[in-house]
Amino acid sequence: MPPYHHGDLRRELLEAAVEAIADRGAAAVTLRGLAADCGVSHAAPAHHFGDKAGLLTALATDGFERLGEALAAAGGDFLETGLAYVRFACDHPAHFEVMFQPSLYHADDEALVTARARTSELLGASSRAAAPLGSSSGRRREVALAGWCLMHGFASLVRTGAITPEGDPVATARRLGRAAFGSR
Amino acid sequence: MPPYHHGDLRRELLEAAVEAIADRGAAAVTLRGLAADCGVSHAAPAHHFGDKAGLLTALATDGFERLGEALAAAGGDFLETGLAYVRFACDHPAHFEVMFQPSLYHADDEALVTARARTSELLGASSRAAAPLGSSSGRRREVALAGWCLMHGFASLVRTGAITPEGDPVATARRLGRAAFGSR
DNA sequence: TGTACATCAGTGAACGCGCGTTCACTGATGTAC
DNA sequence: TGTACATCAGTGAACGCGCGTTCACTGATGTAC
Repeated sequence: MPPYHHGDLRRELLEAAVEAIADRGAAAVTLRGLAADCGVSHAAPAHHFGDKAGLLTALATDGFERLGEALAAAGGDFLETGLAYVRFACDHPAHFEVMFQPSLYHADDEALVTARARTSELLGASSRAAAPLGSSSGRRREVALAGWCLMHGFASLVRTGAITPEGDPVATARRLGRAAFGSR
Repeated sequence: MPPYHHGDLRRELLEAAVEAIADRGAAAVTLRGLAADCGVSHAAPAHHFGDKAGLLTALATDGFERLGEALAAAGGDFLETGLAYVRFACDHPAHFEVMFQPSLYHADDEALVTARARTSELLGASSRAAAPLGSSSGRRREVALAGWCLMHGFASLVRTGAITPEGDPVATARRLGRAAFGSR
């Protein structure tokens, strides 16, 4: 005899989605499946998110917000920012997977656009310390972009199983960062 | 009045799949849709590929084989190998997308495993020229892996629309490679 | 303290759809003699 | 040159399934008076 009102169904649906995606990929998400996971009628999710893309929009927005916090906590250091990116991807594989498949969600959602823009800024800002002194702004942008690509590529390849690092992935990422950028 | 026998339906189904994936993503592939694209009954694809995963296995294998050829043509040069990787991803986005989603296909297929192993070897081999003289083999592996991650990340971020390079993506990738690895 | 009412959250039945897969079949092709 | 036969490629009808979405509804909660 579960109570008619659920408590925090919205949050619990998102958590169920995260678990399903981490286990079986974003394609495995169905509103009916999530409803069943939460012990609720299959029409309940639509009440909170409108439609399936709405649910994934909420999930992606949540991901960009958390990623922004993680990057900000790195304090603008170039390598640490990249490692925070990798750590986020490893700790939140479901968010990471959805965030970079904009066809799954409402990519023009206001909150999402705001959160995504913040992560871009933080990634760009971290390169100030990394490019050689007196570098042009174009050069700085290239360093920032290269760092992002390196860490994003590493996280993606680990996530899809193309790479299986021994031990802590973040430690491997640190070595890769040094191998590419030296001591910057 | 199309002829009963089709000519090369297998090849044409794969081409239809490539087009559909490039346009609307791997999730948009359906055997019935591809059959319709080829003007053939909806049960025909199963005759050639057994099932949907079989079709995508063939597509991924084809991709790894072509990628292997492209990498080999770079002649073992570190930067050129990476750029060949990016060029392949840009020219064959559908193959690229499927290749790195092993949940879509039969990942233990023999021909696929062989073709995939070859690309790994070629990526690893290109780092011999890139690591400083007298580097340990571990160090060389790190350089190879970092190069792969950088180019894979760049290709992925371009593909998903997170990055929109001005002009030729390969030219941008070259600048990123230099920004990270210097003149290696 | 009690009552009326508005609002919100979740229900459950129904809809139509597109899908992968199966299967007995038929048309076309090639080969042996 | 003709005939029988095996093989292969594609057909079309049928199956069962799970899905997203809609909609009138009901149970629960909170607020105004």
